[in-house]
Amino acid sequence: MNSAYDVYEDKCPTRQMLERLADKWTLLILDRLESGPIRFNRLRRDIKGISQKVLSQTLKKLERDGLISRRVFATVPVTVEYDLTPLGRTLTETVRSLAHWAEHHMDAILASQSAYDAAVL
Amino acid sequence: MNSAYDVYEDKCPTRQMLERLADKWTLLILDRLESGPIRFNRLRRDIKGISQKVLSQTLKKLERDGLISRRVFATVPVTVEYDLTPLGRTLTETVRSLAHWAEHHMDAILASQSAYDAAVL
DNA sequence: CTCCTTAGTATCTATTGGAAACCATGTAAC
DNA sequence: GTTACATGGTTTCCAATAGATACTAAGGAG
Repeated sequence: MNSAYDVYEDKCPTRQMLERLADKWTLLILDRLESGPIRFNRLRRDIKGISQKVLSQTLKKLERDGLISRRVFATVPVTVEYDLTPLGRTLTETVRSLAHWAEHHMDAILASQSAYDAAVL
Repeated sequence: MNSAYDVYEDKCPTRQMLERLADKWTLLILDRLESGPIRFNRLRRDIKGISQKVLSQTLKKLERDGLISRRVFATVPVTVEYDLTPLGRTLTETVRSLAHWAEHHMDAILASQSAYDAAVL
């Protein structure tokens, strides 16, 4: 294994990559892509609250990093399909558990927040 | 399981929580805490590039969410120790794999980026 | 002719992230 | 005694980013 890479180092390229992954939209997109190829607007509707600009930017970066693929179909109107690459698939388990961890522990988190806020008063 | 929570929903509290987790500093902090309690400045030195302000803010939020604990020792100068809570420990496996995924796939990512950039020209 | 769809881009503003300076306290060195 | 450094922060400021909104082009439906 290449020990030249270390996420704790400031200028290591892995830092940039971690920054890309450590993004709520990136995680939701990768999680949503797990079940197969999806079109742009379908993604936009499924991931409630994401803007077109941010979705477009995020997809472009993920494509550049080789995590997702982009296929254009000459339909009318044009259709664009996004899918996970094999490299992207190596992340699905991790992404899934991170993206859904909150759903399973939200009650405990909310309780902790209430207790913390009460103590601060 | 509480099906009222859904990270794909815009106003679901899990979204806020995902946003907290999906942060490079949060991930690095949680990963660093895995091996036991650590003081503030030790964290700051280990996680290269983090500012005091951001470290302080992030730790405070994680404490409020119940993922880490904060203990103050009346030494001179004062010592503050941060540690994972049992709730925080439920995340360690996931955090570790996400934080270190880049280290194991960086070569493939860099190759993909080069190919992408060459194609755009 | 108008509205809807597709997948984006362009523009503008509000929020945030990060760099640096500052704070109080006490100990050790000069 | 006073300068320097350690602790764990907070405050201030500016640049970069995130998000909301409007716009593009090309065609189908009503």
